[in-house]
Amino acid sequence: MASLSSQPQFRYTQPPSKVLHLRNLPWECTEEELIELGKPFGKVVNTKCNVGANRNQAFIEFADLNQAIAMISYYASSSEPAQVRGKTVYLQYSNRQEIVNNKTTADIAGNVLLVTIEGQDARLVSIDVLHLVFSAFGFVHKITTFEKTAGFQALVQFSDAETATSAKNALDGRIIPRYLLSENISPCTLRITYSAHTDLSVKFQSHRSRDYTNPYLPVAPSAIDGSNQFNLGLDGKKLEPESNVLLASIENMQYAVTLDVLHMVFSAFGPVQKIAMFDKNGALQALIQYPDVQTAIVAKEALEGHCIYDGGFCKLHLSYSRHTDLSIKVNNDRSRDYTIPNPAMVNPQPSVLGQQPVQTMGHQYNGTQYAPGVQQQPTMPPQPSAGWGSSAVPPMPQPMMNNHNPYIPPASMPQMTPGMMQMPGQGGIPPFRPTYM
DNA sequence: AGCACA
Repeated sequence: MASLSSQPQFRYTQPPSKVLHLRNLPWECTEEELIELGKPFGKVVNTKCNVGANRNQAFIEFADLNQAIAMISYYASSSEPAQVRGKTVYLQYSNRQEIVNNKTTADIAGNVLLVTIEGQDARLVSIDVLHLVFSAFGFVHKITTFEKTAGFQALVQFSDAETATSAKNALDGRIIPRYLLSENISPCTLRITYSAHTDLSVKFQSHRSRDYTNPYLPVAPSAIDGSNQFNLGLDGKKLEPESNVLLASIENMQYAVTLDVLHMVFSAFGPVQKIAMFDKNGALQALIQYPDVQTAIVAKEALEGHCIYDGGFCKLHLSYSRHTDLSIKVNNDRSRDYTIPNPAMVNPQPSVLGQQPVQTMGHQYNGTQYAPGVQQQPTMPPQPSAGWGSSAVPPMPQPMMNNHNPYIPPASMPQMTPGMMQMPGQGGIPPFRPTYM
């Protein structure tokens, strides 16, 4: 007869085992949470979580069989189900007698992440896009990309395991934000584990590898001649040589764009050293100087085509300037050197020097997006919104895990990092209104 | 909501 016992995976009773199988766990359940759950019943000697296709299953191994029996028995008769983060979890004896090989290299936290980019067009994802995505969590030292049987992969090197972990926790299983990819590219999912590497060897800057700690590393010949892929963007457009100075031109300038506004907007990505504004053919342009090329790249990629004000006003167009160091003769309403101490200056910047882009998002312009018609002060332009606003942090009474990551992984899906999901208006309060006009 | 070395 086709009894239940012919389908062992659906049996209601498993023979007892020191190992318990848990299911219906929250997506990012931690080993600590599993230990907490099992602790009242005995000594948890091993755990394995995030297993199974949906990463919502786990195992707990007790030191003693009786402890496992105690836990199963307790919840079998309890009116309160076992819970993790308020979510009911279902448990039963595992059909294995022990958890095997719990810790592989992929589980041991390190400063280098192994990133697999999944998707039809995975290999069209440029190293610059990856750099942008991972820079939200801290300074990215190096990136290498390569093709393996697993698909298109990258190694991303951070300063330390903590930073790498925050990036991994936030990005694993998520897609690369759509607005970072050109429209014809299908969604790309990131799968992230730890790599055993601690320091990547990058010999050349190329379309396959970058060392951001050494921008003067020679550019690979293969990247210069012939294919010229080094200078090709995702959409195949040719890019100007990168520079630490950005040239911004402002289109549809319904509102006065002041030096302070520009400073605020561009400071979201790192310390702004100097700004010079001028008119060119009746349109406003500005040169914005960062201490390094990397910060300028991040700012350019994030801000290009976006509007300072809601409603498509003051749309930014950015290119790399030929300048590397602006000569500011005088500090006035059109030009300023922020590297010169000035007690009268508002909005001082923490001197993180591009180390932690997210850390510089501390501007509290995260409140209302002022529509052009509803200005509070008739004479004032609407409040511009700082690039990657701190408003992205979900309003959950949750302690910061560490001091340098404003990102708190949301209990439930959609957002990625501060700003990242914010910018294209995918919920929350977008710091920058993407209008793509 | 259903058993893991990739």
